[in-house]
Amino acid sequence: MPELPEVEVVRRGLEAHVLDRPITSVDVLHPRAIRRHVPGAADFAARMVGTEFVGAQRRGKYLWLELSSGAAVLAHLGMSGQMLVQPASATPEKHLRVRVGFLSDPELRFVDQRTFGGLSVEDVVVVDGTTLPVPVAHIARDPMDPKFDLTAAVAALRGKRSEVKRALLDQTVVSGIGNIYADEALWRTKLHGARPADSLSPAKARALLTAATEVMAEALNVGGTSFDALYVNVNGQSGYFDRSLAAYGQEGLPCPRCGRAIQREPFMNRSSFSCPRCQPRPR
DNA sequence: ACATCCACCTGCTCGC
DNA sequence: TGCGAGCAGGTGGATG
Repeated sequence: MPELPEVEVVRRGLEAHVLDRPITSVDVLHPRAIRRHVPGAADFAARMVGTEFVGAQRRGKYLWLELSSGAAVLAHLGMSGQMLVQPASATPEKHLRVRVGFLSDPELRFVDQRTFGGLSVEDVVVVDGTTLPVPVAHIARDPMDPKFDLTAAVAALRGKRSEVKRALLDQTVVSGIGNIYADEALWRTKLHGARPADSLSPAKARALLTAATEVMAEALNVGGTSFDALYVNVNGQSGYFDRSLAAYGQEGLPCPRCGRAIQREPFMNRSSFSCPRCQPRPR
């Protein structure tokens, strides 16, 4: 469930369903799912059983559950991770990796087809007045953060020598933006992703980050973007923002602004989608 | 210090 | 029907 809106949908679901409930069991069904928890599965379980989750937090695409012990269970969903709230009796999913049982139903399940995601128990550290799990300390604030500083983010973006799309995807510049919302923000701002980040005027950079913020907020309002059953909330339901995408995945379809066919271009072993008329490639 | 590349996985779709 | 190639929402560690 990659980008910020989809992760926030999951965070809200966890907040509603798994807080303040005594944890009675933790089962790790695939060691790769906790590979970032260096002390291993037994320690991972021991640090959770007998405690409770007392808060659900997020920065960018990172999600964590605060433990009553003061530590945090950090989750990154990678490309295909899901956090599901299910009755313990429900049929195990094909890619079920970790289950967390409470004193009563329902239980929490981490499901991940591609295993790029994972869970770990982390110590926390205070950075700029915000308590974060250690691996999140280097990630920039995201645009939904009340302390997000747009002017500082504009400066960080314009300080990059790389192409602007790379800079948008750099989680140390601004967090939460992935391939879908980067393409949508560039389309809204009429910018080609290959433009050097340091060639943007402060106003254009500001417009780009504002567009990214707006498109992610709109997506969050409809439950996020989902093309298939891989991207779902804790109850297994998909969001609807795929219907509102202007550029991402729209190759060959008319640009909603000018009618020219949206093009797909290779980008870092993935794809970028843009309008060749509204977003001319820099020479 | 920075910027760039690619490995890490499974499954689905497409063309031959 | 099979089979390989290409593709998918991300990241960090190894390179330059």
